[in-house]
Amino acid sequence: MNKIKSLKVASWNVNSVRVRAPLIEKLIKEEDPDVILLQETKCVDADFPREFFQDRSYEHLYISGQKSYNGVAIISKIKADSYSTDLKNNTGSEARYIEAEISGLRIASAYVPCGNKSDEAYEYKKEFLSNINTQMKGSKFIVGGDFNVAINDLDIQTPKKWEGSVLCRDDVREKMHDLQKSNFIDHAKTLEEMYDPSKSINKENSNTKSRDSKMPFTWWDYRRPNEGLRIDYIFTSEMNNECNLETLAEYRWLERPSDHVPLLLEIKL
DNA sequence: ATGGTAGCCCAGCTA
Repeated sequence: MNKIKSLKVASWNVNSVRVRAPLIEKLIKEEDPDVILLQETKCVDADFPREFFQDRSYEHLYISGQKSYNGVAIISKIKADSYSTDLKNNTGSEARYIEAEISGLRIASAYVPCGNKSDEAYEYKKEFLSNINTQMKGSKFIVGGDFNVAINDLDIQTPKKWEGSVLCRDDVREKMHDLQKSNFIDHAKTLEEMYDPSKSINKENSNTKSRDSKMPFTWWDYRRPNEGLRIDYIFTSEMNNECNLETLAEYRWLERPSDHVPLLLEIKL
């Protein structure tokens, strides 16, 4: 078993893995991640484009799909020792969570419910966020995904227009703060540094930075193209390794884009 | 104030 020095992990809500194949191809060619965490694959496991990934040296696929909605996957060059779709109280009818143990780390792909359908859906969202927090404790853990929460008003291009939205209410923000407080490396906090020059994002000693600090948003409603939000994140726990997190904003401008752009974490092991 | 798009697959739901 050869020891890996660093790991590149991409996380992307692709809004259909089959439609997004050409853009995933570009991500693989240009960034060559070791592990790709996908959300909203939107197909049953039998329809998952396994050959596409296996032909591009991603031999190990851990997928949890369903018809039409949701669907998460972990695409890896490295074989996992185990994998699981278990997350406490995740009722199973919705394919929103998968984790795998890879090179001694637990790595998860999460698609947190949006929670705008009903009060029950919103409660489920809060519970889901708490459950991720619980799941990460005590293990070296990397979780990437669509959290459907803009943690700070700075994460919203037009904050006034989103006031009261399920994406930025105080109680779900609290859940994200709980995540951030639970001994996690807080990749998210660098956004404040980006907006506040006095916090100097560009200093050499910053362990996180963005390739495109002017557009840190990760999602746009297809109908509201000038209202970006940052609702996708990668968090780690129980590890203080040197790392670099990027938002690949250029994927927004390609042919047939997802409504989300990819995140890329490079972490020294 | 409303509706605007995209993906699932062909009606209407989800985001």
